[in-house]
Amino acid sequence: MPAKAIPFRKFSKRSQNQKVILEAAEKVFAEAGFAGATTQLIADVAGLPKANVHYYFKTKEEIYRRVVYNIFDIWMEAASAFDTALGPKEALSRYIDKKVDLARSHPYGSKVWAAEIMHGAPIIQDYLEGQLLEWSNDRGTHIERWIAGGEMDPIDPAHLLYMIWSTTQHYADFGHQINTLNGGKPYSDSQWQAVKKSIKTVILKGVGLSPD
Amino acid sequence: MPAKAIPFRKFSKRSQNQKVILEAAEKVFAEAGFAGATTQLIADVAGLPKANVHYYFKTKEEIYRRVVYNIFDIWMEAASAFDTALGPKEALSRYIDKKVDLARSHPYGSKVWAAEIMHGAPIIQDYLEGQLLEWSNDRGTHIERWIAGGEMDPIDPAHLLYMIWSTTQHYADFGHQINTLNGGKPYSDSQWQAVKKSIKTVILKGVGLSPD
DNA sequence: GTCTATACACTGATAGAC
DNA sequence: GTCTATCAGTGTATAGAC
Repeated sequence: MPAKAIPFRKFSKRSQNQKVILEAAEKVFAEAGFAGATTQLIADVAGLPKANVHYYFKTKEEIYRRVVYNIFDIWMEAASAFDTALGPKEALSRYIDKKVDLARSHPYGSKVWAAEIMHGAPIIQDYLEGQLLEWSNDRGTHIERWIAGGEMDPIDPAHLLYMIWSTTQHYADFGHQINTLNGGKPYSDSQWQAVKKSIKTVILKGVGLSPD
Repeated sequence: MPAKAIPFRKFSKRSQNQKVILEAAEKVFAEAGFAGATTQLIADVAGLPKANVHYYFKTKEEIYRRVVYNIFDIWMEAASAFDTALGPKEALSRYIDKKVDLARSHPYGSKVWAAEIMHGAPIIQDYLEGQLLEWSNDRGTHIERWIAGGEMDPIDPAHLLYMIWSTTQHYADFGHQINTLNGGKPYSDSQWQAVKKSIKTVILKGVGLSPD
């Protein structure tokens, strides 16, 4: 019998502090970039002394790595909303809705992802060549099947996917520009609804699927 | 009569070196971000000693400022390709073509712009609230007129513009991801043509304009 | 586990010889 | 106008008291 009970609570002090640090880091990396993000600022936003950040994570790169992986996981989970069994209209529709929801709920993660890709994917390259490529090929095959079956207009599946990714993520990555052109105010609930509707209307009709 | 002729050649040594530095800086800022871009690296890419970079530009921020302004000018010039006198189909068509051309010819500038916006537009905020807002409102008014005249489907003009900006710029900003999914190879001429065609087909048809 | 103090490396910018 | 040497400031990471 061990002299001391092993802590196995779901919310141990350790995991709780790590979570706080990772959330702070996501925000700081998004707003300042990897090089511009100082561990001091991450610590300040997390409400901890700088040394504690280094106690939970060996290096700044390790924090960054975790943040990027987290976002990739969330996105791949959303990608499963692209359920080909539902047919083109419903599958694309739900996927777009899900992507807009994520742009709204995870704007920092979206920006970190965008910066990671823009800098040549130094951390996430393996995943691009693995999981993402596999997923894209799979969905592409289904789209081509729908096209061959006359269910939708012919289009290169890759460009359709890029169109969905770009239009939805734009509302996160360029949120500052959008807010500025919106009179300096962030989007309201109804405006976010309008985003979904606009994107779905144009893309679905654009590939020959009646939107409603 | 002056004792010394004032150099007025179009390609003075000064302006030539400045141009080399700005081009190097655009690339370095795009790939490493503002904080990650070192003056040493900019100098190396430009093929000059670091001290010379500081001779031509007082600070790193001044170089960055110039790079961002340059890109903004290029984009606003492209924005004039959105010629409302041509009617909706031709105006949107030419604007999309122009934006894709720029994504291909200025991938670094596009990335610097994206990062600038993602970080809250610390340098370019005034231009967003000025020229860009004015241009967007002007084009938005024309789009609404076309909609009222039954020339195209109803859509919030802002979302249509964001759709064009996002889909086209995506091929620059996320070029690395796109190349990875393209077997690691950059797009060929014909693939870039296909990009234009795909975007125009979906968006034009999506707003009720027959593409060809 | 927490936090202060500090070591060590790097970067922006400049001085000053040529 | 060019370039070497250098300084001042900042940032990551750690040592060590509590």
